[in-house]
Amino acid sequence: MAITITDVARHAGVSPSTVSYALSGKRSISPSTRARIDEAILALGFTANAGARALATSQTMVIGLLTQFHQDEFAPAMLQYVLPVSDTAREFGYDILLVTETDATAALRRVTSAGMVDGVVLLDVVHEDPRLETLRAAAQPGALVGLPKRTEGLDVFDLDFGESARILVDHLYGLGHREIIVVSPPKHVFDRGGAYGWRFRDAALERAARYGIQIHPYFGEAQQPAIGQSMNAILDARPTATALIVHNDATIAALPSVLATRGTRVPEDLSVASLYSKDFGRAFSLPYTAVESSPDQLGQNAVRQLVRRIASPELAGAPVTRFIAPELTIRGSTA
Amino acid sequence: MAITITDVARHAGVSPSTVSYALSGKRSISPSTRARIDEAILALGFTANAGARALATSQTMVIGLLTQFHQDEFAPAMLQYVLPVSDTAREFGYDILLVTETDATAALRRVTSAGMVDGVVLLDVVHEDPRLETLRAAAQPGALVGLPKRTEGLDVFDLDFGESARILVDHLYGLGHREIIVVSPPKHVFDRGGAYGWRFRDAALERAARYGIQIHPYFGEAQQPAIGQSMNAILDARPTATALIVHNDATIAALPSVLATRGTRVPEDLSVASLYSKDFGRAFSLPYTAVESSPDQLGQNAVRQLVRRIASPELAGAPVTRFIAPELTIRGSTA
DNA sequence: TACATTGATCGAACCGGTTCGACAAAGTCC
DNA sequence: GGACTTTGTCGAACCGGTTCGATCAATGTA
Repeated sequence: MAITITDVARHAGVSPSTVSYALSGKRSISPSTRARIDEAILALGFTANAGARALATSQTMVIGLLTQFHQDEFAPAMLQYVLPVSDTAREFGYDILLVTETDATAALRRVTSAGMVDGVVLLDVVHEDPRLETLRAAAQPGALVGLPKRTEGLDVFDLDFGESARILVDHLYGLGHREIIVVSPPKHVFDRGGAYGWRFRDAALERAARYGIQIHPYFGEAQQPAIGQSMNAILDARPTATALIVHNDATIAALPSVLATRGTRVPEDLSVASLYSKDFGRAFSLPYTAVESSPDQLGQNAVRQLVRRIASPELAGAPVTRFIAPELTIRGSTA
Repeated sequence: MAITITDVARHAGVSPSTVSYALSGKRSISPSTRARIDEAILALGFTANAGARALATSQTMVIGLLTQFHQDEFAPAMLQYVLPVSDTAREFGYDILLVTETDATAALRRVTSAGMVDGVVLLDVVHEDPRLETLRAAAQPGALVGLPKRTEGLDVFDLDFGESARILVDHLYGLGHREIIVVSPPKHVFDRGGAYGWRFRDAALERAARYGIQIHPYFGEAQQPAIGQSMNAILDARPTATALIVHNDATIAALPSVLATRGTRVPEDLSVASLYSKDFGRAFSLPYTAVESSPDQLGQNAVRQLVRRIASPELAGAPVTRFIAPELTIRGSTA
């Protein structure tokens, strides 16, 4: 039914292998033959069958993207990671197989062992991620977004959360703040092993201790109305705190209305600094000074390295763990 | 390198075809042989190669999901459509190839003509969608989410936006409102051919005319701070309006803080009704009475029908255009 | 002029499954 | 007990590409 390379060969009066070589350029083809083949391809509307090509070359030109959508998580934040991965992959000629199954380990095994993908990108990697064992056993390489406990043999990309926290504390300390509230991701994120939570918090605490200033750490909530209640309780309990650092997507998104309702003015009554991406800030119109979380850079770097490793498993060198350098964007919410 | 069906056959002392039949169950296999094959599969850790199977059966067990991420659009709203499609597809044994390319028509042609997918789901279909021509020419079936001008030969799923608007107008009319502001999607959505925009607005206007009440239609904005400015201007210009209908994701998400800043109380000063999904409302903590936009149902129905059509192109019957019945959820923002 | 080299093309094997037809052994029927 | 069906298995062809080795003509070299 569909046009095959044999149809093209017949139409051009050559053998299928010649068409294949014309397509791949792996052997020289005379100009006249090439012209006839090109004409035939155009006339018949030929596109090489992906399955057949995958079988012959053991290359699918597909990258698996493994995401975990915890129902309790703030969904809008996820897309910022998915799109850059997809776009970067396409730049290199790869398509994206989106895997959202709850049983991520089984899904990973399925797509790798069936040879559906040439490599995988794991999003939202946690401290002791059960997927990593499966990934290490797979024939295909993988790239992680998120720092796990054991990185042996894996390419890892993440934001430098410790440095992010230090930058924010330094910034506020420099402005004269001596009592700061830090709102972390929800407790269940810590429990699940979302290491970015404690990497950020612990770095903030350590830095504050060095300066001899006070930090009050709290877990944030994941959803309204709990966010508003919790924030109100925290702010009421710490009336002398002059600054607030929020490391929590859902909370920062809700903060404008929470503070407006309280009548708290920023930065007059309270300095606010946070950690989120440009796009996230734009979508939620966030006016806060914040460290850029660079999901696009993370996705892009992960795919780049993955593609390199797919192309030449040996030449790509030793596995890397690379941290994105955090950058502070001043938006006037601190004083 | 990977385990093949021949390895399994050798290990079990049978021929490859017997293993294949044991796997598919298409011919009867003696219990003892079946046991040896099962044991061999387990021992060797065999998984059938997807490319080879696709080649032999011309079935990839992959569904293409074509999304359009307009940079000016409210990204967080997109995921609510992607996830249900992915989850439903997996229920039927299909994986999802996520296609986000800007040139959607070319991408659609690419994945269909290379036989990478067994069918496609098109999200965010507009009035005169250039992808439809390509889809009609493709060998694989497709299902649309969003109503285009011409539905011939296509399975189409959408919310009944006209009915949604009527329900909201009826609701407010019943509560005694006689002057209502309607905020539509941004103008560029109309220009692009997002028919849901005018289907909703025109139905609202028509209904209001029937009741002899006043409706002031406005285009909404897509981003802050334009949203806030525009909403303030609109509310200032219509001080006698007692109710507001918002058909615009970005605007409704920003509305709580806009109204809080103005000091407008809901529903005392202004009744507010809208159109959004449960999940969206939860993510943004929206307290408004609204028609449920049911992205999960749309995605699920689209995949269901697509799978049916893939399984038996003839038996699936004539193409359908099905509208989800809108349902009003009272949340107390109207009085 | 004889011989090695290069360029262009073809045939055949192969990738790893599925499926059709054949066939022997076992079971059913009269 | 012979004819007929059913059951279980195998071999071979096929799906649609890629790639290796061989062939042959044209060109370069001694």
